[in-house]
Amino acid sequence: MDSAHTRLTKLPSWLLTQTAAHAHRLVTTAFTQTGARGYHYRLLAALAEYGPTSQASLGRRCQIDRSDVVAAINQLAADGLVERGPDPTDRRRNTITLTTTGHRQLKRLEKRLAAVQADLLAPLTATERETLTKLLTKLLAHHSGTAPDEPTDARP
Amino acid sequence: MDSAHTRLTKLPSWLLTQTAAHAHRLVTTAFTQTGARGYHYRLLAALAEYGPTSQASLGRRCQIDRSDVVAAINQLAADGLVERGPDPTDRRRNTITLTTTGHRQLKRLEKRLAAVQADLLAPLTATERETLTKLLTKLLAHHSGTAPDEPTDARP
DNA sequence: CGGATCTCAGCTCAACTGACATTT
DNA sequence: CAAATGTCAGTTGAGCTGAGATCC
Repeated sequence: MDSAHTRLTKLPSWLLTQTAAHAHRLVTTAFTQTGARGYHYRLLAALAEYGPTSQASLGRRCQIDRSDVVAAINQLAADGLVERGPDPTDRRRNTITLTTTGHRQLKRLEKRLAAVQADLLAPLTATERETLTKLLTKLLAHHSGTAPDEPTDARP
Repeated sequence: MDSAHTRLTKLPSWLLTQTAAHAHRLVTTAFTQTGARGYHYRLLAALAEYGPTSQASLGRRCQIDRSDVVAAINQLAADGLVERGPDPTDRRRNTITLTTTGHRQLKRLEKRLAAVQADLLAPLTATERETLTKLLTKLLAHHSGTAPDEPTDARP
């Protein structure tokens, strides 16, 4: 009965959303054991990579809406993983800083994420994983190339 | 600043969910103009492909939870796109049938979907699209191979 | 003034959970 | 009895919208 799935299973959008749904399932189950969510990881990773940043800038880099950044940072701050401080150069902004416990938590999440990637890509060979990554990157670059990542934040 | 995205953009799970999010965006915007959603299309497509089916079976084939099938079929039936009838051979089941207007709606959605695929895969060559499809299919087959599509529905 | 930032309230969609009655 | 089916109620995560206040 494999020939049954003719319409749906040939649609790239279906394949993408279904595999993404599975990836999302794996990620969330791996994260909820640590009491975190996707947003949390993204923000922590961005903070570790770029250093203290404003919320709006974080939102742009992580593809998270400003309003959602507020809520996520609230939780992270409540858990002591980040700190919200004023930006001396611009009183509109908050400067979000990664704490040491936040950095530790990030390491934990990264470890779990690595396991998820291995699980997710299990059926693919090394070269297949590379081509998949390359193709997805190409797609993403094309479609997010329309909306640049950091338009107004390039150190004015 | 492209070298900035080192951590996130190399994670297959990130790439998958982000491209899927974009695909989902394209699909929903294309569908909402016709007053439909992803669930509706999936169900209509499955009905057109397999003929009259029970709700539980539809859910299994479309990867939609039984409870969500109820709500979606409610809407489709209210719009006259499908019909809910009793199954004479099993009084627990409803037999869902595609109406002619439902079939017409499906054709409309398929046309829009095709445009979305073209838009989504625009940056890829024909062979790249094939390999992407192949890789995603492989992934999906592996991970849904654990949970077969139609376990108890194979004409008992 | 326009534009950016932060915040709040509320919403959609997809997916999932738990419970229940009926029927096989 | 266990298992499947349909139904209902509720929750979650991710993403989005609109509004307001503050500040550059």
